[in-house]
Amino acid sequence: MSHQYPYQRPALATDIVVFAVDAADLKVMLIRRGIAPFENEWALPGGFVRIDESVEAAANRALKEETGLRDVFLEQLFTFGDVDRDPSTRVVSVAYFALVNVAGRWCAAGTDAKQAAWFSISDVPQLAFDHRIILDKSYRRLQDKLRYQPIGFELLPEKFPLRALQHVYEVVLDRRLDKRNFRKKILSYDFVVSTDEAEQNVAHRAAQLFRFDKKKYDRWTKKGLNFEL
Amino acid sequence: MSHQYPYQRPALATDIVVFAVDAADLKVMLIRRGIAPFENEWALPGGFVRIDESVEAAANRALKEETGLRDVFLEQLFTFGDVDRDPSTRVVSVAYFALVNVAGRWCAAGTDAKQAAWFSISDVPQLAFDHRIILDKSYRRLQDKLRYQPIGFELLPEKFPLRALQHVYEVVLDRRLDKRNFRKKILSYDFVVSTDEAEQNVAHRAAQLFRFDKKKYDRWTKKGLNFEL
DNA sequence: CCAAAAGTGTTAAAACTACACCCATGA
DNA sequence: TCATGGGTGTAGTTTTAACACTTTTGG
Repeated sequence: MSHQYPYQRPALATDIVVFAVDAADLKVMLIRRGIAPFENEWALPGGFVRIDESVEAAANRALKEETGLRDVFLEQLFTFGDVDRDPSTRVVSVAYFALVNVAGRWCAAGTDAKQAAWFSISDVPQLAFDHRIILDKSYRRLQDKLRYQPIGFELLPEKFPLRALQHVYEVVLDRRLDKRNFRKKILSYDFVVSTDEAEQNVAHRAAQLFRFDKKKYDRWTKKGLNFEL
Repeated sequence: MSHQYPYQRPALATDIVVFAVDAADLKVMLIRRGIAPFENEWALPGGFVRIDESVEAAANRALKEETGLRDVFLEQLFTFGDVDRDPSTRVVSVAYFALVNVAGRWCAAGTDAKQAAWFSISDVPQLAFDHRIILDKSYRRLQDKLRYQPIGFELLPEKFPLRALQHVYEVVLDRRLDKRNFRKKILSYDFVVSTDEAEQNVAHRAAQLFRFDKKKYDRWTKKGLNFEL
């Protein structure tokens, strides 16, 4: 890496795959592009990286500007660096995926996005650029990661019944899980702690609410232990 | 992502962490920098991304120019995008890790590298930029990945005795493994196939040579099965 | 009292761990 | 014949997978 840089530089952007789970299934947020190229087509939220901000900061900023979301779980996915990704100019894009709990949040349209909306993962329209590839890779990563890292909690409110957590696993992994085995496994981890609260306003027996204790989890991983399933 | 791009662009580079295993332990390749900043200090091989090449192509080119290595296993690790990584200018770097089988290969110095050399992972000198952080992350990733993807083979010649594979696992994971359990596990995967060849010129009973069958592995993963340990 | 989901144990099969000896080969 | 690593099996333990009923609550 020289401090001289005689070559023309690629543009650098971010794209963010925002996931959420609702009562039905796994959702992704898309925006309808307000400008060319691909004007009026659906795309992932994202934007260019400025010279004075980190790439991650750029992703957070784009997310806020285009969807109104902030302070969400954001993790780097992959950098897409092919030459012809963008028909108008050379753009390298650092993709992130975000996990939000959809209950209580919503999204607003912003600067160069006319519209933002949630789509079922199984019902995504045609996307601009190589965003379909980014989405697919992101989804696979989410599935893999869910199985060995405690990230399912990021798709839920702070306090949740175990059923909701199981629902997250079921819709992300796209298969049914056994209730008893699931509870046994999750409760064997002492970083999933029960609160003394219960669900409210349900038309059946109210479930106990649980919470993910990040501090306990961190201590636990330091012992070399691994979260799984 | 707009086709207009009124902002100043960060420079885009790649850095590559090249791993190899020899009889003793896990090695990383470093180059001594020929130019400022950090002239004469040790650093990861790498270089800038040109406007007309993909990021991955840039990594391969840098690798060849600086170390003489080509056609090696190369996988994207992470993109380092902090503002102050490089004291002289804003540089975002896409890091890769490479796995090579050191037997039979060597490396040459190149354009802006005065010198390239292997270092034991436990004996790495001070590094330029944030390369120590890149190296650490890369090493952790290698350890994780080795446990659930068949990449150990990339550190060996095409045909190898099982002992050599076990050695790869032991030096990368930094712990001893039981020989019988290891063989049992590995041979339970039908994509590790025995050739009818044996070691030559050894001062003891010659071991049978095995080979990783990528096609069989691909078929096998399509059934949803997972390689582990 | 009905509907809906909460909560709870056991058993069989599979996977994992720990462990030690004889064999083949070349020097 | 000796030194070196190749190659092999078993038993105890742990983990996983499959499976169904009773309890609580609100409507």
